[in-house]
Amino acid sequence: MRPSSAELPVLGSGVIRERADAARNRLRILAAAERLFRTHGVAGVTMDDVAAQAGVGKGTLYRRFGDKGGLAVALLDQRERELQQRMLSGPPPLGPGAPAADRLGAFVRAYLDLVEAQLDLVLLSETSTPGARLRTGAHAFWRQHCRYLLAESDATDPELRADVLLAGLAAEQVRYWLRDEQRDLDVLARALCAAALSLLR
Amino acid sequence: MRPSSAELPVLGSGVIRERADAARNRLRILAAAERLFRTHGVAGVTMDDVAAQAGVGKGTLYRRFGDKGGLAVALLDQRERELQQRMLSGPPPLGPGAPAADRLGAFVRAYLDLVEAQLDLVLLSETSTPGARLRTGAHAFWRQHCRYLLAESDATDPELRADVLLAGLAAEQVRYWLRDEQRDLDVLARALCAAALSLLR
DNA sequence: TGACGAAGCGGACTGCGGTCCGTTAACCTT
DNA sequence: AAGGTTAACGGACCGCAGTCCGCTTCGTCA
Repeated sequence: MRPSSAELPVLGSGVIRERADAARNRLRILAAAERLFRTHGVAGVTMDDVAAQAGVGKGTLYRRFGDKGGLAVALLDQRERELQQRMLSGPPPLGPGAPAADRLGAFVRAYLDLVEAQLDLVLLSETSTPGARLRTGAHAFWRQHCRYLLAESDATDPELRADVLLAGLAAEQVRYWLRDEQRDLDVLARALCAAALSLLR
Repeated sequence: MRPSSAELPVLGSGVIRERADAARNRLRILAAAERLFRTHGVAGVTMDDVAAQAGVGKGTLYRRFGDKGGLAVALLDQRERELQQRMLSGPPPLGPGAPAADRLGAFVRAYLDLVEAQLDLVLLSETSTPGARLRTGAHAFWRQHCRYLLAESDATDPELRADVLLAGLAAEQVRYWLRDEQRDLDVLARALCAAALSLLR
C-alpha cells in the first residue's frame, strides 16, 4: 500500500536497495515533519510546509509517502513497532503466557495509551481518506492479534468482533471520549476493557 | 450545527419564517444533488456541479448546508426520520413493547439496512470532516436509543457501550465488511446482533 | 572512467472544497 | 405603494492536497 520505512526493500534479498539520495530525503522529510507537527500542531502544517522545511520538492514527498496520512503512518511506525514487539514477545499479560482474556485487556489498555499519546497523528493516519484506518499494515496486526485472542477464548465470530472492538478504539472515537466528553483516561480504559471482555462471550 | 430542513424555523413560534427565495433554492439544491448523485455517484459530483445544476451560486449552497457532508445529512434526513418514527412508535420489536434485548437487535438490523441502502451518502456524511459522524443530530438519536436499551438491560456503562456499538456500525466499517470482505448482509446483521447482545452483559 | 538506463527529483499546475463581500430582492412598516 | 432593513444571493477568489512530466543524479557495467 503506502511505502513506509517498514516496507522498504531490504538489503541482500532479490529486491533493489534504496538509493542514497532517496534515503537522505526520507530522513529529512521525517525530521522536518516531526519538527513542524510538534511546533505548529498537525492541523497547522501543510504538505508544502513539510517539503519546504525538508528542502525537498513536493513530488518527492508524495512519491515517498503517498499522501498526508502516509506521512503520519510513517511517523507512527516506531511507536507502533515497539508495542507490537511487546505483544509478541514481551512479558505477560500483554505478551504471551497470560490467559487470553487478560491479554485482551492489556492490549486495549496499551493501545489506548498509544492512541492518546499521539492522538492527532493517529487521527490523521485514520481519516486522511475514508477507509484509511482499515488499510494500514499496523491495523492488520492489531486485528490479527485480537482475532487470535478472541478465537482462543471461543468467542463467536472472532473476526467480526475484533473489528467491532477496534472500531471502538478508532482515534475519532477516542478523541471524542477524551476531549469532548472529558472522560478520564484510566476510567475509560477500564470501561473499554470490560466491554472487550463482554465481547468474548 | 448544520442547518437542515429538520432544524429550520417553524411557522408561528417566535422564530422568523424562512424566506420564499430561500425555500425555493433549498428544494432546487436538494433535487439537483439527488439527481447528480444518482447518475454520477456521490464521489463523481463536485459542489460546483450541484450549484450549477441547481441554478444557484456556490455561496448559497454553503450558506444552507455548511459543507458537503451537510448536504448528505439533509438528503438522508427523510429516511432517518422514518426509522426514528418506527423506533419511537412503530410495532415491536423495533418499537416499544418488546424486551430491550430484542429491541436492540431489531435496531441493529434496521440501522444496518439503512446504512447499506445509502452507503455512499452515509459515508460522506460521516467522513466529510473528522468527527462528523459523532456530531449529527441523527447520531445523537441513535445513541440515546441504544443507551436507553442498554440501561434497561442493566448493562454496565451503557453510555460507552452504546458508542462502541455505533462505532461498529459506522459506514466506513460497514462498507469494509460488505464490499471488501464481501460479507453477506444477512449473515453480517445476525453476527452484529449477537455482538450487540454480548455488550448487554 | 565514461556513458547509459532508470530511479528519483522538483516545482509548476490542476481541481476542488470552502470563504468573502459587494449586490439583489424579499418582507415589513407606515 | 414607496422606502428601508436585512437576509439571502452569487461568483470571483483562496489555500491546500495531490498530479504530471521534463530534468537530474545515482548506481552499474563495460
